[in-house]
Amino acid sequence: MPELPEVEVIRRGLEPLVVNRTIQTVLSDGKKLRTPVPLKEMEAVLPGRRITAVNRRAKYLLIELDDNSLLVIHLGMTGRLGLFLSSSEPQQHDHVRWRFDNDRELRFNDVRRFGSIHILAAAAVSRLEKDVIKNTGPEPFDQRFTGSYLQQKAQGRSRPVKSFIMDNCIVAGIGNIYANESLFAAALNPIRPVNTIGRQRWERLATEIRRVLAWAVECGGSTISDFLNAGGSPGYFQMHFKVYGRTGLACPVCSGMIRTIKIGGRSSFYCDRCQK
DNA sequence: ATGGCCTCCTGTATGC
DNA sequence: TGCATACAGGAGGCCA
Repeated sequence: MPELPEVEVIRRGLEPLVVNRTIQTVLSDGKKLRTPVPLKEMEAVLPGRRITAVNRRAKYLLIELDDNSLLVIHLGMTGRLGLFLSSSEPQQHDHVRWRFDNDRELRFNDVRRFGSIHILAAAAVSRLEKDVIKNTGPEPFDQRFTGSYLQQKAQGRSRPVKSFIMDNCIVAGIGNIYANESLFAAALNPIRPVNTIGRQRWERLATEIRRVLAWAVECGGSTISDFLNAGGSPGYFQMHFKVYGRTGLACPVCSGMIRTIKIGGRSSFYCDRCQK
């Protein structure tokens, strides 16, 4: 589900709800996520700890505690986080709950269980980028993310530009929706081999990626079937999709027909008149 | 080393 | 109606 904009929207919503709350207990339904839930480790680290900040790196949420330990949450395809009264009935697929000192609890709900949860004790936080978020490229809003950076990373490679920008080693946080929308905005055909793209085009792509992502955050993310922010509200960026999911419909620029192909097993939508 | 394919899991839509 | 198949926001592992 969530790509960078959705994770950022959740981060912003969660922050005022959980900062300065103290975690009392951790509960799990015992189901494993993408990786086993580190319940024992969380029980050793979290009780009595106060949350000091909620940050984001790539599509990971970083919940920081007052002893510098770190709770890391990835939402996979269908993960959701929300704050509920502790006395309310957990819902189906509520896999992990963190109970706070104010009769509320944060719940991680994930139908497909492609999400993951990691805990780093204070002494192990330096291992975040090594053990949890491995090989991850710059954030799209980082100064290092430029056209010349992309061009340099593309040197000697022939893969399609769409799989290139969805590769988190190259740039963090871009998934299938925003890859499609950014490539449309930059007028680049998703199958175009990266070694055929010139400097100007890379600059334009970097600019459009930032513009599309920032706009999506402003819209509260994209809700296709089940994305909700931390307060339970949907996003509205899907109203602004120009190509994603619009197979057979008219291109909003030239009125040509939007086509679909599979690239790396993922549906890819584009206008072959506008995108070269 | 690079890039493509498969897999994890559940739910929903579509077609016969 | 029932059943089979395809597909869905991610990403790591495996193979050629």
